[in-house]
Amino acid sequence: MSATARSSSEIIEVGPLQILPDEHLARADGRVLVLSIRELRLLTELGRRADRIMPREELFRLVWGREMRSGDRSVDVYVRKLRVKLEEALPGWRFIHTHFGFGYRLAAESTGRSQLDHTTATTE
Amino acid sequence: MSATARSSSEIIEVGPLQILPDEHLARADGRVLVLSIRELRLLTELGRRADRIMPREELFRLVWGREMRSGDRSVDVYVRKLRVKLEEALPGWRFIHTHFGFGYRLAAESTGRSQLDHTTATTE
DNA sequence: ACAGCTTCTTCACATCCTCGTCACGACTCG
DNA sequence: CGAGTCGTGACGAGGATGTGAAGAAGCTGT
Repeated sequence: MSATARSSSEIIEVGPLQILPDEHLARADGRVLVLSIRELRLLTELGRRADRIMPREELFRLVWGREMRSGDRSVDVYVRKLRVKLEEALPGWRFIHTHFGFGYRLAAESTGRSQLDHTTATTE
Repeated sequence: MSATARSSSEIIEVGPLQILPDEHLARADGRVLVLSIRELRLLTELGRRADRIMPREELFRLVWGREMRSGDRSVDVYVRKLRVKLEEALPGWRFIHTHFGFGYRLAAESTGRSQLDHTTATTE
């Protein structure tokens, strides 16, 4: 279980979130999440390094494939888009955490309330 | 959850507290502590010299990178900020100890109560 | 090529966070 | 008790991030 699991279809799990880069999709408690390419790539790169703080510059390099121009807010904007979709799909969870001055970190964190019964919905 | 062991990074452990300077974060019983740059740097320098009394002037030099002007209270203020966050994350523990007229010392010390789920035996 | 739709990028503005500093009260030690 | 030291809350400036919107660019089917 680790990076470079090309052939055997990489599966990244972060709490109730499942990312399948090779399938071009992600799942929330089994339900398919509708993400655009950029969104999925960003989520994937964050997921591959779950629990670690990723600098914007590195995320940009990984997702966009080129150097980030200083002042570019693309990463922030896409983090926003992902947050909206994740919140919508899994209310009561927080995934993308901001680390001021550095970047973002992906980690499943239950807000504790309003999410007492999200056990179902596996398979659709 | 993939650990993504990116060892070779410095890891400082002080009781239930874990400081990872290169990851830009610290953990309390595994949970991520949200610290600002200055806070983490100060905690790191204290951690690197755990159990030793650190004069304010030296801490300031290490963290701020310049000489401390006499009367500057920055170190005290940041010690305070760290104490608040540490107490919040690990109630029942005390980490930063004041040495009147000298400076501060980092050391994990259980206060003895409200620490019922910690596989105690924490020497004392 | 065209219309209709989605995605990408960039802006502008709003909001939040950090930092350094101050003021005042509590504390310590001689 | 007195002087110096430390704890603590608050504040403003500057910078970083959140957020909504608009136009550009790309995609699909006809």
